[in-house]
Amino acid sequence: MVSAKQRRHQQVLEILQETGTATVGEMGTRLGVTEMTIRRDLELLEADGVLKRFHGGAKLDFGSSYEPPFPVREKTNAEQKRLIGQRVASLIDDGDTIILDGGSTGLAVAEYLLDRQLTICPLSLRVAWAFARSTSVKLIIPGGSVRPGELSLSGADTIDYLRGRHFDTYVMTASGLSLNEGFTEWNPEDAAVKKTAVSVADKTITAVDSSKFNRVGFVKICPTQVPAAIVTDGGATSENLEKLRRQSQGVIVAE
Amino acid sequence: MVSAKQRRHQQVLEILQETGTATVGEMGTRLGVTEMTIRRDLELLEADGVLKRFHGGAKLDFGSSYEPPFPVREKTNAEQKRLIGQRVASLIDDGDTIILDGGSTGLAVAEYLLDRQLTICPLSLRVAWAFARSTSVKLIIPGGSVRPGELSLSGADTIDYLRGRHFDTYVMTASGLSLNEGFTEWNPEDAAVKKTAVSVADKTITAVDSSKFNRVGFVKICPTQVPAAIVTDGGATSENLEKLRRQSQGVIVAE
DNA sequence: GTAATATGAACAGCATTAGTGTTCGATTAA
DNA sequence: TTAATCGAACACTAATGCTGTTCATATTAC
Repeated sequence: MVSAKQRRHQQVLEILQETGTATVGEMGTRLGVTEMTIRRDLELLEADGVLKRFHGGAKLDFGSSYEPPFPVREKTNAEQKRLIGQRVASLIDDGDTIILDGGSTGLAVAEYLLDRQLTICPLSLRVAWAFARSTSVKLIIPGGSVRPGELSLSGADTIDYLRGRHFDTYVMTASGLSLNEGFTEWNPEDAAVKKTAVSVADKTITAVDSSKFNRVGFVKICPTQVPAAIVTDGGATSENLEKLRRQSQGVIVAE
Repeated sequence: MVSAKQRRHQQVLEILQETGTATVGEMGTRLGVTEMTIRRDLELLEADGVLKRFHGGAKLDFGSSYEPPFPVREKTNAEQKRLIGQRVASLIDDGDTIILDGGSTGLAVAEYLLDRQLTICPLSLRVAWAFARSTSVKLIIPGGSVRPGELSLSGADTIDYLRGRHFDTYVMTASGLSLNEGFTEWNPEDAAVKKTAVSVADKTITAVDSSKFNRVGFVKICPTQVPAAIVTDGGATSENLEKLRRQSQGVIVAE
């Protein structure tokens, strides 16, 4: 069950996503609570690193990156990501050795792999932690630096680690999916790791929710033809899906 | 503040540590609560993997290892470990590069390093996760397998990772500290990593609460002379402390 | 510098949750 | 079978969490 507070927090983020900024009074009126309540919400959300307050209101905090911070992404399209995670998990065979990407979508996949018999190499500390309580998954961690906020593992150590091994499947996520540019990522370090992961895995399965469609990040990871399967949700236009099908090995809509 | 429930859980564990097993009625009487309350406690503690219930009572669950599982150790000597953690943190200079051991004592040290300006290489996923929310610590993870339950990082990958680097300080913990055998560890894999860590750090600081005194694990890590400092709590006998002082570089009693 | 506005600490009231005890039918061990 | 133990369900109480109000302080706009 979600508390009224959690729901309100999400609504605050939605309001901020409309226009980028909003005043305390405006949010209070729209959500039917006093300004003091909004201030307390903003205080918590700011501590989460999700937004920045200013005198009179708040604005979303993209920081130095080009996409919203993890807590925002996790709250966005949560249900679609859950469905995608479930579907991706169904494509994985017991006993396999898996590289699993970070990000909110990767975490959604992880939830459905907890009780499976697998060897998993997560590319994010957050995903690694999700498997900590699993007794059936054998967890191996690649060395590397942990990127603040995102908690992804990257750098030369991570790449070296992957290069020295071979995996059955790489479950990839991405910042953007465009018909022309393929899969792209904002963070260059993460992109370098992803490229390596593609090259050391037998097959790549890509999990992207529909909000990623027609978005292009800073660094290319791979073209749409590379993944053995692209799993997405029903939010994409049928035109986009049709075109994507023609230039990829297979598109699966999770629902 | 500790809730009455937490305190009672600890007392339940203490009772079990006396004799190994106890009946529900016995525990209820000694702690001044009804049997139903004890049953509910046991249910939770069993879910934590701390004990095993049987009809009429419960017994401590050491599983296949030679020391109690993490949740038990974390609840044992908690206050002493906190003090030790604080004291160890005071020995570390800003800007340093640190290897930080896992275990409940390592976690206690971590709590006091969260806001420091450091580069930290944790040897356990649990400790790594503790630093995830820190903005001031630069976190680097050694590759390796995660040992279930303990969540320590070990194996050839971890050792290779450490060998390729150099650190200012290694904050070491251990299963046992004996005057004759030095520092010892039950788990051979962890011990191998610890030995490597000692060799790649300028200096080693050892954090062991007094319950470790005169206990000998399966594998030797290093003699008492090696660490630049041994930090412990006031629970050790003055005789032990005196002897230890004579055969080590320095003993610090945290209080 | 002043007025208007925004902020947050402190308190109070309310709602919700957590913790414990009691009862009683179901389950287990001897 | 019998006696003991177990746990689901309910009730009561304490504790905690959440929201609104007030008011002194801080900030911004003029």
